Amino acid sequence: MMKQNTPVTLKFLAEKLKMSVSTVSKALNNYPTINEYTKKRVQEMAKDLRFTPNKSAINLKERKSRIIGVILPNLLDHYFTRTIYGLEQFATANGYNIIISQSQDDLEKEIQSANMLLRSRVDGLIIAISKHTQDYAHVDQFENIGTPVVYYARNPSFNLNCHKVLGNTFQGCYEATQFLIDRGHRKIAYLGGPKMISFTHDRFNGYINALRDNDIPFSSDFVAYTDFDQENTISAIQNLFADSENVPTALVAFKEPILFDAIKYLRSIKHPNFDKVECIGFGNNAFITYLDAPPIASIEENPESVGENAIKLLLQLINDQIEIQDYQKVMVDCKLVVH
Amino acid sequence: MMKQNTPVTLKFLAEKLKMSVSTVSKALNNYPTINEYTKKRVQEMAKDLRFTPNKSAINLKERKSRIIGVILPNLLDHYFTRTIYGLEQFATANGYNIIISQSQDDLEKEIQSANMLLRSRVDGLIIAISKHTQDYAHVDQFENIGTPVVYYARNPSFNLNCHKVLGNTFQGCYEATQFLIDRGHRKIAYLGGPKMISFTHDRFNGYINALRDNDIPFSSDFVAYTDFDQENTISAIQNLFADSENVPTALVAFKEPILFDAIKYLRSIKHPNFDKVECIGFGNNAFITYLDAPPIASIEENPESVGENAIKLLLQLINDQIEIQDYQKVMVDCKLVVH
DNA sequence: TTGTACGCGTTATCAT
DNA sequence: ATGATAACGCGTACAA
Repeated sequence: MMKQNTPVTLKFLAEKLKMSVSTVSKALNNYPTINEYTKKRVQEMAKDLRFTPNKSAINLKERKSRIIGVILPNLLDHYFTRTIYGLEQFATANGYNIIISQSQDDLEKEIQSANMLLRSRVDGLIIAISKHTQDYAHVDQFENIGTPVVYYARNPSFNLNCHKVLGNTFQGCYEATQFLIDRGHRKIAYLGGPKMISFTHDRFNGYINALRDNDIPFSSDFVAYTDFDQENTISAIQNLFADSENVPTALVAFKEPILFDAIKYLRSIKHPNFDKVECIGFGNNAFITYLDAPPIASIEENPESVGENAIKLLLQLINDQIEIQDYQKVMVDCKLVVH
Repeated sequence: MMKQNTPVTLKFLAEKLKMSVSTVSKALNNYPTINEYTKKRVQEMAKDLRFTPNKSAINLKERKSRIIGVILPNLLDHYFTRTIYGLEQFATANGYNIIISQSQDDLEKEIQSANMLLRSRVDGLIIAISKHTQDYAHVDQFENIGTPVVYYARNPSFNLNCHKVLGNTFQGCYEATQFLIDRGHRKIAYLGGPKMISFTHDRFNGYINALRDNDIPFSSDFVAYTDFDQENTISAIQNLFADSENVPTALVAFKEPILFDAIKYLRSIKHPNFDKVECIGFGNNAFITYLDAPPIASIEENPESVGENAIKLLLQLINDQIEIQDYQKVMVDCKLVVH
């Protein structure tokens, strides 16, 4: 194939057909005022020459882009890619494209991404903020020019006036704890994640509320925190199981990879009652079926649904079905999956 | 914040400053002919009013979009998301955005995605074709208007005249087989994937070439095929291990989830020499460390590198550093990771 | 039924 | 040193 030198535009078609540009435009858009025969001629020529309307031109004219910007920490975390899975399909089904930009949990990159998307005049922004985002000026820019923003997946602190779609991590942890209580456990440990992540505390609240609602005394000996580093997880677990007089019989963990590290460690040291310790973590990794000592259940966070709810809300805002000032908070429930 | 009624454009700035639009434009773009003082005034006003150039207008003028289109089967497959991880970063670093569109391995959706991206006048297309793509007309459209296309991750059959970036799955399988041979195995089984996927055969070729180069006789009893369905994997494994006189001592599998199913099954039936069977699969899943009976090694496919090579090649084509007709084939080597 | 004219926001060329 | 004008491709109000 040869590289086509003259792009096929309305003007080009008009010259070929010896008509005016506007007639061609109207014919292609099926204006009722255009003669049927003319329409046919135009449409055939357009098809033959493979005319494709230029979106940049239409965007400029209509002052919108039919593009949704998505900023998220990264695409290696399966949680985020699962949100995008649902989100992209819903967007496409509604005639929108999505531009994805990774912040790598770096505030500078997040700001740059936001600026690029602002130039692109995206019709809306969906953002999972970086760990270090405290100031929201780069996001507020969008709302300042009337572009709606939905925060999702990660909860922005100190920023109440915004639309949010979040996993109901409180409810998930509550149900997991309740499940363990129902199975007879009273010594249930909670292994939290990084303290700077709000989910760590939301989950703790779910845990502690379930205990309280069942009149089970809370002991701080049964609470420890870690990050995603294996060594820290191990020392956290060591603390939780330190007192041989008072050993937990069940464990709720912040995230499955952390839980797997914990389980692996407990097995490796041949913890005496290990086979009786029942564990639950957030994630529901498909891989669990291959484990010899699997958790008894998983907390499925439904990330696809989080993504879908985010774009649904955003499209409602774009279409003025919801007042932009009428700030929404959507919580997507978790589901306990017993293995 | 109030929704801004008048968008901040060059014209708007010009009126505020009582200058012409072209002066404002030049001032913002640091034209040498503009008075320093004027520049300062304009730039300050632009900053105050948060002027952001409209990309649609620039696109229209410059006849390019600085957007790369990416079409892939889906974002749940970790292989593809890992390609995007590398690709997006490289694109962003070079001033390009990416629009991702999932085909769900559905040809119709792939065509629709292609058409949308064509309207968007993406500067280039990177595509991992669907399983059912035999006809390439929807992709050829891009090259017809001079937009370069790079096929990646999946090999398009019957389409030699194209740019490709693929994992060197032959080499990966050859090395895995060689590794097992070096460990003394002579009865090595190959568990292939769906026969309609070309990688299944490329990997088989790697396997059989390694055997041949080591003068190990090939036996068709040691070759079986499956898809991603667990039951089919089990019956394939049953076939491979059917003859108790002639049981494989090692196994190379098409993909790790398949391999895990195979291992799980062999353990469940208490295959007599199971602990001596050494297995290798494609993937290098991070969770392998939690398995009790892990594969002895994994074939790491380096998907990030596949994505990065795809966009590198595409940018070279966009920048005319490579002739569009000078079709490239880039193979990204696999790496054997011993556990 | 068709054509003319204008504007979307920006940049580049040519005048002043 | 600054301004007027045209052009990118498209849609539409208005004129013919």
